[in-house]
Amino acid sequence: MKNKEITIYDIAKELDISPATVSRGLRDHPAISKKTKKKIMDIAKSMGYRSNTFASSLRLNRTNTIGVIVHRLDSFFVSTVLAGMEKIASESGYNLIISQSLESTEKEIANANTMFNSRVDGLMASLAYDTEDISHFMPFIDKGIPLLFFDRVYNHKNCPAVVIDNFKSAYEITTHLIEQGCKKIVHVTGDLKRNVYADRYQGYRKALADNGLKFTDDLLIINYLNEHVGPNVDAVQQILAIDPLPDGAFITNDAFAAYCMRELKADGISIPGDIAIAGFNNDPISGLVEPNLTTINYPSYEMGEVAARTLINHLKGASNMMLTDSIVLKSELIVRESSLKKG
Amino acid sequence: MKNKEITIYDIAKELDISPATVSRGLRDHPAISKKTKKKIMDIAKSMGYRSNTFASSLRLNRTNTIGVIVHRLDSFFVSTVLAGMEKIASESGYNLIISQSLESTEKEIANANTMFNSRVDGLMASLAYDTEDISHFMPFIDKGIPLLFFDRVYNHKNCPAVVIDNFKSAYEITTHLIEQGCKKIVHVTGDLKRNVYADRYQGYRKALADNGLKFTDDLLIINYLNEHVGPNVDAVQQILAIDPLPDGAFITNDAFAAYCMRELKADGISIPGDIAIAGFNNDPISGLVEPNLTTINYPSYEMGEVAARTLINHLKGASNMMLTDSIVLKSELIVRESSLKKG
DNA sequence: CTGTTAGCGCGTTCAG
DNA sequence: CTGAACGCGCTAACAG
Repeated sequence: MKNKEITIYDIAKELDISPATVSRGLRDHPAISKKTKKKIMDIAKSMGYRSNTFASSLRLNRTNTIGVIVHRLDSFFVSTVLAGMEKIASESGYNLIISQSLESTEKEIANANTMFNSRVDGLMASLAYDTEDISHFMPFIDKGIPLLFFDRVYNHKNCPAVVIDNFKSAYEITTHLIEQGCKKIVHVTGDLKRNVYADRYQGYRKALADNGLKFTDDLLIINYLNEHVGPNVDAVQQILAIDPLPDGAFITNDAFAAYCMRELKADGISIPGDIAIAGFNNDPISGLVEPNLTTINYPSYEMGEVAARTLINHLKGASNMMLTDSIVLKSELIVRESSLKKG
Repeated sequence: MKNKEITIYDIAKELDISPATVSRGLRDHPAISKKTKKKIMDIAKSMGYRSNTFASSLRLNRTNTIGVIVHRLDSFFVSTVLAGMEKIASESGYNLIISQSLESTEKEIANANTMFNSRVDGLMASLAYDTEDISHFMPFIDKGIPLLFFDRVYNHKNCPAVVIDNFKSAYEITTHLIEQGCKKIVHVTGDLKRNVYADRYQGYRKALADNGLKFTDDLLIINYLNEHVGPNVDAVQQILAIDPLPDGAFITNDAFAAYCMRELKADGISIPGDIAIAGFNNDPISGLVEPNLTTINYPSYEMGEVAARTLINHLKGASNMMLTDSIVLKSELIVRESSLKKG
């Protein structure tokens, strides 16, 4: 029933050649004649041989596996990034081990340890909501295992980062709201410990300043940006509590912006008439809610591809070629009805 | 820089005991004294020891890794299932290797082969759009590697399946539309080769029949249910071509239903006045579009948990305990405005 | 172009 | 309770 596994020894015996030759033949080593290779391949297939990954890993000290740690799997943004990563990885013969931190630093630590013990060849990570200390990633850096951050990154001299220009995008979208006539714009965003939120906040502030708009503390609302995650205070209530009511809102996540918009509308507030709304990400939901959401197109699939490609190039190249600069992908403003106060 | 890896030999030497004892101590073997165990654990930690997974795998012929093949990562349903799986797997000390078929049978075959060669301990799969032949999964069955299908399943005597009652759910939601006064209901769904779509279609047909409504071929629209996948004919145009126009639509995917609804509305059709719409899955989008979508709550996270738990129980238990029955999770109708023709 | 040899790190006999 | 010895399957020297 459970047939014994075929090994290169079995093939060698069958063909009356040495296991080493079989090994080389299977891996398409140049120093093996076409004929022998063909023979080996054929018999391997007919005997149902499959290479033994761990034996190979043990020997080579390499797993052909890349770890990915994300904050959560069930987010449009994340799953799109993963789709891009998976594509590149599988094209290059790498497996992806994926785990989620569920926005908990504690779980992120556990995940990093698991990845480390699984001896992944490289790791790509996007940080949890409020991770501050990244010492759980140090074993990778210390051992020279390539570590790359994407989206929610941490600046470390040994780690490349793949990002977008969050500052610029936020500046643009806020400026757009101002151009539409908004004088008082509330900003709903995530923990400012994360670069993405910090940078967007700065961009927002700069746009206000450049246009002579005053910022007050009640205009900054920090939230998990997900109705179902973490100890959320209701952002919508916070918005409604602002007096006088803002006439614009920049909410750094489309899904959450859509949620807020629904609640505001339910409260009799007209969008964009009373409050113009802008989101972030270009989640499909932004084109389905009414009014359609003005947002920033975040090239998530491309980010996955670029991150994976960068890491894999590094894995295949010389180990001192590690590119440690940030790679900044292009994001752009998409204007839709939710922010159009004028025609 | 790249410190040499610590092995059990190093620990053994340090403590002047045998590697075998270290091995046992590390694995909490009963035949090792408390004291020695403690000593081993302590020194292992202080030396920065990490167990070598492949050496262990090679020896034990086991990887502690579970493969997952899904149709695509960037779907709310799939990512939620994965979130559930990841939770259970990581709790039980298993890693997840995840790959996507992108609805292509060809890629599904490649993925299955990769999983097989990676020697996953078990595999969970949801089939691609139109996979018919599952011979690429046979190596798993032949070798006795547990294989479990979920959602889009294939009935095979050796494979448990985790599903919902698609027939019943479709029957219920169609009946609901009929109760709202619909006399002509169009059904937009996926390839009928997949159980989920076939069963829903049957449920829909049965509901029509039980209520004396006539079915005609133009009421069945087969689609990839995703604007961006595959060679889609525009489902909305197909709906609009039906003469006279239907007064109800059962679209087996919320995201796609939302898309259709937007297009229909853009065409001046009132929802639910002209056409009542029902979706499927209880995707968050169903509660954000207007009108909110009537749908079926699909316990996706739970499905992930149950699937993973079932597989892992099997992996840990006796190999002949393989449960081969289907596990049917509870799904239920959620009525919202998009289908409410009456008050 | 091919064969010989050795060892990657671990767990598991079988002896004590 | 502990140790000695072997081998899981593969690949990289080194030899021819």
